[in-house]
Amino acid sequence: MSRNNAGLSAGRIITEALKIIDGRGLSGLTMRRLGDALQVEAMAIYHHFPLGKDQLYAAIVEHITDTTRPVDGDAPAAGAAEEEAAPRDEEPGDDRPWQERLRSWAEEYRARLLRHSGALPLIVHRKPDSASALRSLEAHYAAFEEAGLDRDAIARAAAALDAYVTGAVIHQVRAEGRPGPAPASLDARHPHLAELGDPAPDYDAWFLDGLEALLAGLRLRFG
Amino acid sequence: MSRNNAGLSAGRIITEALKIIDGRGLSGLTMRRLGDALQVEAMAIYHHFPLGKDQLYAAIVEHITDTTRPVDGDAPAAGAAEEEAAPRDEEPGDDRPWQERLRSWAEEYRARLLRHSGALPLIVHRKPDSASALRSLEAHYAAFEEAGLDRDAIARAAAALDAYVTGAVIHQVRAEGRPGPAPASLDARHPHLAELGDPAPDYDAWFLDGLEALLAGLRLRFG
DNA sequence: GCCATCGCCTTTACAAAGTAAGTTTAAGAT
DNA sequence: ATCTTAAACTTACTTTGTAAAGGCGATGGC
Repeated sequence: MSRNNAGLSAGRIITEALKIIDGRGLSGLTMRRLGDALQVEAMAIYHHFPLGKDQLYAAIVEHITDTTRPVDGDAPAAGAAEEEAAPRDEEPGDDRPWQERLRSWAEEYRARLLRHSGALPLIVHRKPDSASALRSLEAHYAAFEEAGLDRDAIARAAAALDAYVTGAVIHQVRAEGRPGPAPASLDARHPHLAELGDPAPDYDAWFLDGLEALLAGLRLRFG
Repeated sequence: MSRNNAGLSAGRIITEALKIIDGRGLSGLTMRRLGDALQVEAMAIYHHFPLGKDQLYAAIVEHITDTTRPVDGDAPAAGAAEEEAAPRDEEPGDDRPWQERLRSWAEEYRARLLRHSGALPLIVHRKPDSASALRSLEAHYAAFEEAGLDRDAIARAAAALDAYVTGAVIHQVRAEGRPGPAPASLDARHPHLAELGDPAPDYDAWFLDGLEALLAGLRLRFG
């Protein structure tokens, strides 16, 4: 096993790639570095992702956004069969009320994006047409139908929900990002900003608050 | 003028860079190509952006997100003094009702992001701490204060609004993005999706609907 | 008028990145 | 034993960002 057959697999590659992205940023993910982390020559990766780095990117996005799979800090407790884990979260026949289902999805999806915020730029231009993405969307449609929305409203509501969650993550990531080259000062021209100050915003609470407001607004407007 | 002094400027560079991004995608923007478009050697750009490509990226983001400046399809009608244009949009003392001001901002901001959607990945990790960004935020705070929200609610509401607008753009861009490697089919496991079909969603209308719902929800929850 | 200086652009050069092409090795199948 | 094939290695080429230094024209002081 010293030379070839180093036990590489798509899963291991994706996991290691995410570690690199989390630690050194998206631009820190290079094929050679990824190879080093996997104790393998860079070109070996192309055997598992023949279409190149873009295919790897796509797989990373799918890995992050697939709320069906368990989160990745979850090395199964050694020896367990890995492929058929316990029935995932709210999947089989989730009979909780629709609001709770949507809230639950929103929180998990947000957590996943935040956990790997370095990979967010990859998500922007990728079509969510994987099986898991469609399954999520279907679940949202079902929830909003149960809420009493009609055909047209369902699609709008689901779009608004997805927009809010993704946007909230980006809002937070931007706010926590590194300062620009010329950060403007809070002079007298920004009375409200200066007044409120910045007592370390509680983004978790903000997110939930905004989510409730959105759901309430959607029901009120479309219900 | 053949050799040096080719009439380069930060503004021209940014404009041309955006054209390239719009036409060939973010990865299509290379220093050499940008130089070619500007009829200049690539290294000349570094005279105006000494910190390199990242500084150019920051300038592009600022250019796109600064709702103070006019949009860029706006070559002034030849000969006009360019630096002090007509007082911009809702700036001086906008006395319209707060909802209208926020709606107006949301529509313009969204239009700007959509116009240069290729640059969206650049926005994700940049802190909105420029003068124009703070001015926008200040305006939103003032609007929500006028709406009767208290201190804490104002910040939450402004964050939710920004999240929704950014997220809605990304939602649309993702949906219109190129298909993934293995687009899942809409089989019987997605009854709602199959039923509704895809009659070319009217994202403009969806956006406004969701925006109204969010504003209503915010007022209802925080007012 | 002359020369120094400075702003703006070019030239040259290099290291790092993605990846195409071909080769090697180990393990099964016939 | 020989053939096949999957998996990883080796080599090499192209493109990219950018460091370093040089050239050229305008400008201001004498």
